[in-house]
Amino acid sequence: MPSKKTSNRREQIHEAAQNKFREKGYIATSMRDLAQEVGIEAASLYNHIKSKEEILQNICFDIAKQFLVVMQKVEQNDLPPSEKLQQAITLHIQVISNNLAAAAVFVHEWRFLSQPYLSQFKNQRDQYENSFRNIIQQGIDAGVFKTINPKVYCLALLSSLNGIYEWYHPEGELNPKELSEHFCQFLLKGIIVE
Amino acid sequence: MPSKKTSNRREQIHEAAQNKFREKGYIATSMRDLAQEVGIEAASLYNHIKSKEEILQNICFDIAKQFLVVMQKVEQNDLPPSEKLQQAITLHIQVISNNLAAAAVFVHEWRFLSQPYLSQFKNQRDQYENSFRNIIQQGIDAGVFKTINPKVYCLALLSSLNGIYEWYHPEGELNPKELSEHFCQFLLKGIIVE
DNA sequence: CCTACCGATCGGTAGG
DNA sequence: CCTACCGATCGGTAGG
Repeated sequence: MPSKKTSNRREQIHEAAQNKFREKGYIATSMRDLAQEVGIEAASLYNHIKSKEEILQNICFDIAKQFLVVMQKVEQNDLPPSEKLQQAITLHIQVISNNLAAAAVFVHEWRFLSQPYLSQFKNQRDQYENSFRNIIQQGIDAGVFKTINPKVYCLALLSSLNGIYEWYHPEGELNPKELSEHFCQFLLKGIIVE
Repeated sequence: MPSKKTSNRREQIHEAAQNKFREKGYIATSMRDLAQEVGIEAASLYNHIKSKEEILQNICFDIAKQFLVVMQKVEQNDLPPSEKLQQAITLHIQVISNNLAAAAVFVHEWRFLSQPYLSQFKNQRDQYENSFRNIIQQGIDAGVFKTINPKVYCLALLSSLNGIYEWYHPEGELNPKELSEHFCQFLLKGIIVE
């Protein structure tokens, strides 16, 4: 399989990029950094990728896609709003836990995308955010959530979820499922009408 | 007052830096960017500052200081834990609201500090975080907070508070005080024992 | 996949 | 505060 080795190199480069972009940031990471990590010369990277930004695009849109896919599942299930929200929180944490480095890049480095990718990315992010907000609004309308400000709640919730990559170590004492339960306890129980 | 003009230039440079570092990030902002913003040549910046990093240091440690000062006030007041926490949240939001650009730099760009400033910064951050965690622990011990995981709660709370600079516009419909009340509603009421 | 190399840009200095 | 300039490093290309 002659394409297999090239394919592995591409993956190697992307994995190195995820880690380095997370550590040092996209701009501060040089192609020479990535080359060294992979064990080839910087010029040779260009046999596997088109440009530095292409790597960033792949990382950001891969994670964005994962979030949108799990949200679609949540929306399709015909559950009450509180369980929908719980599921959305749990799956969001799952995506982050499965892709800690990439999630860090997704949260931190997307702003270095050039157009039209930048706008595309923002659209996908807004779409995801809106899905969250709709669940909140449904809960408020149905009288099962307190009459909170859905926009502020949503942004606070997503900030706290997206901050997870900064301190969470899945190999530590809490697995992703347990972490989700903590977050639901803080952020969900408090808004449910008794 | 001959030093006044120099002093103003320094402030101008710092203000330009706060905005540019927030917009483009510390690494991607060049000294030529800052010079253009201030209306002088890049080389002339060095009559007012020692280095690019010195500017970053000033911004990061200024905000860190503000957080530590307000936390000291909270700790000195002899209030029950729930009111202490409410006050800490409110004052944290106040500091961010009063320094939106600098707060963004504080949250995002501190990692580009070199040693020994990096360690110093982390220490101050940990100290502040510990103060928050102590308030939570006091509340749990006193039986007024539910038996949550204080570490996870604290990190979730701080992430959501520090995320505020990303979307909050103080000139919008919510003033900082109202914003604080929303955050207390989501993040404080849910953990108080009824 | 490498060597050799490009133009552009960086933070910062010398000297006035 | 400016002009002139430095060495270092950047993303990327040519050619094999």
